[in-house]
Amino acid sequence: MGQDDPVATDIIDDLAWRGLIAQSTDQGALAEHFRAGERTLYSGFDPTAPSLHVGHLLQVLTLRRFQESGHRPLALVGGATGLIGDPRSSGERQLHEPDVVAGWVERIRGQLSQFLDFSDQHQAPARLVNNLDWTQSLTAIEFLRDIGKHFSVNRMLDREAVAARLASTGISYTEFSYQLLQSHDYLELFRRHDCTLQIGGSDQWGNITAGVDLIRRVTGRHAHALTTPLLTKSDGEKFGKSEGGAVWLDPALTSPYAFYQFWINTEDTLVASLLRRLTFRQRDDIVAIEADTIERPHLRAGQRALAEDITTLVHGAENTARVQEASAALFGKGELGSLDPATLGAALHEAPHVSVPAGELPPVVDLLVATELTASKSAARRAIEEGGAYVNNARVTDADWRPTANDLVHGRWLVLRRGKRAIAGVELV
RNA sequence: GGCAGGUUGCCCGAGUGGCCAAAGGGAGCGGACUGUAAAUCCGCCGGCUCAGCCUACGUUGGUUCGAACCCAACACCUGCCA
Repeated sequence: MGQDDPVATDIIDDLAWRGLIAQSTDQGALAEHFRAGERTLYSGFDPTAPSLHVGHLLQVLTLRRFQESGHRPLALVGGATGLIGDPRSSGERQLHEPDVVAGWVERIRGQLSQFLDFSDQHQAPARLVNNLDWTQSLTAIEFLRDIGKHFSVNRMLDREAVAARLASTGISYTEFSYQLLQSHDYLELFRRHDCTLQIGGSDQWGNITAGVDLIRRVTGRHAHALTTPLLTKSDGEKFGKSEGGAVWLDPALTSPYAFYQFWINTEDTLVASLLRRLTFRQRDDIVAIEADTIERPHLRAGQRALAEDITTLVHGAENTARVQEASAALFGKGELGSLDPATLGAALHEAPHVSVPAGELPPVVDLLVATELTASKSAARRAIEEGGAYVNNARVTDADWRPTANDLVHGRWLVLRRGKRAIAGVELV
């Protein structure tokens, strides 16, 4: 769909089918607006870390869906808002130094650009914008008179995160002001680029509609808002955390192998909704996979499709093929020794691995710590006592055990495993 | 500015002089089951040179043979009053 006859696809319909609409301003009017012609929309990404994570991915991919159906996406990097911080209910944020934030802005710009089409060849090329461009020259007096005057503190206090903070740790004026900055962004993009829709996670609803209100007060014109449901796990917990913390898009922070494994381990009940929300598969394809997952869950076709598609989007086809092969080798049923040395070596190089010098091998406990399979020696001992540590698929029973040259696979490898799915390699060099 | 209450491990939360590395719950981890899933049951859940030692209950100092627990000052939070 899409490419040949850009505006023919009903994007709002598609988003609804995919479960990507949590809230929106008048959905009928919104659908009509996007059916009537090429539109410009935006989503903002604040540089609060050196990389985007999987939660951000949903927004970028939604922008992409709009672009594929013929609309123009703006990806905003919050060079200004990132210096302030959107209030979160847990407590006041630690401010980051401006040069640190500036560095993150650059990295995030690079990440955003891989998901959208910026070429002039595209009939609706994407653009990257930075709110620092229109914020840094703004004086305090201008800001208070031109923007602040349109906001009612009474209404701002209703916002969930703000109310939570008032009821708990309090909130600084700095963070309280965040909503004004984001609203101002929408107004600026409305003026500069005729941007008439802002999208974001459902926690952004208040900020987005505040922008809609500001645009109406200042220009008398109507803009739209649309939020996507936040990704959550079946127990309502935050989605996108793995053992090590957040799942980042930057391969230096989360390796393609770990990234692929994260999706492969998706629980059954979530596969269908994630396939809809995060992949670009066609409806009948997704419906077929959903049916297959119910009939033959042990094959985990949904998880495989999900992991393959998303890893390809983020890390490219070549990396995906590599980590798929590695996963197949490491999680295969066969003997490790029967894998040929090249395959085993390649697989372990995708997984976390460490090198040890030839000679006497360190105790298992040290190897478990060195590969970060366990966080400390105590944890390593514990894992062994619990029967949860394996070397070359054989359970380790003695916490003081130390592998010898005889234990090496192909004379140079040890395959360490903690539990069912955490695998790491040790290479003798 | 005054008065009162609070600050405990990743989170919530009990503990008010020794039996406290600290109840209970959640999260997380492992085992069994299975499918690199969920649910369930069982176990673990600060660190180390691991029958012992070290670090830890907002910060600093003090009382005591001994303090998360008592005292003082400071910081921050909450509530009431002004």
